[in-house]
Amino acid sequence: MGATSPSGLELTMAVPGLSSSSGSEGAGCHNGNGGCGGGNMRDLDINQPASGGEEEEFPMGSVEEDEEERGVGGPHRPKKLRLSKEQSRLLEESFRLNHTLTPKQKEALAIKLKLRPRQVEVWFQNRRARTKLKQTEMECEYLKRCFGSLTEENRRLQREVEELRAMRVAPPTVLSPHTRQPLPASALTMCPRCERITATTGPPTASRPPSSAAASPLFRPRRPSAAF
DNA sequence: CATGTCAATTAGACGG
DNA sequence: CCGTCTAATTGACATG
Repeated sequence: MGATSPSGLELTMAVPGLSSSSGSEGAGCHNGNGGCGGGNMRDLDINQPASGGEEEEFPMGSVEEDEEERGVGGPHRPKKLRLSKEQSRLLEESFRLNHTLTPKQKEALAIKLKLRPRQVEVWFQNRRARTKLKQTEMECEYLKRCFGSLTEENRRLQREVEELRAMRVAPPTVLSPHTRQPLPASALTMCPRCERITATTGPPTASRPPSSAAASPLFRPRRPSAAF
């Protein structure tokens, strides 16, 4: 897939009313949490920013308390890293500026946050995924609304079609002003302006194309419908 | 081939 | 206990 920098990957579907606020909210906003991936986890002491140092206050006791020690037998899992509010804030901030990082930026950010570059990388990766998911959801909502209004319009047009069909099936009897006899339907036409049935003047043309319907203001130039 | 990104998935932390 | 959030892993693919 688009492995290349998705700098332009952001779905840019102009969803009216929906500003693709990249994240801003949710996401890591309120500190992250995180975890050691699957149980496999090769001894990567997460939490340990390269130099075993301690650092930010980790809200939860998740502070890297040397997992090693308690490794006593049990299937103990390494504690899951939980980013501090400050770490999350800085990550969000740089994400706003750029959704991808150059190796240099990654390194610098990692140092600044006292995290491993890999962790910064993973954070951005997950953040991009969250953003994309959110946009997809918004897009989905938008399309649902579109579907709804189109369905509504379709219903309306179907009704119009029915009405017009009814008019053609049983045209009103119009008497000839001269003979006082009912005129044949083929001699009638619909005035596109006032939408009234009027008698055609002149020689009755045998085959009259149903152009009158197409000319009716009721018909929007949507697409040529096969029917009528 | 090394590197980077992404999609899919796993699993810990946490709140209700 | 279950659902949600999200850190982290894995595998596939793209690119230079």
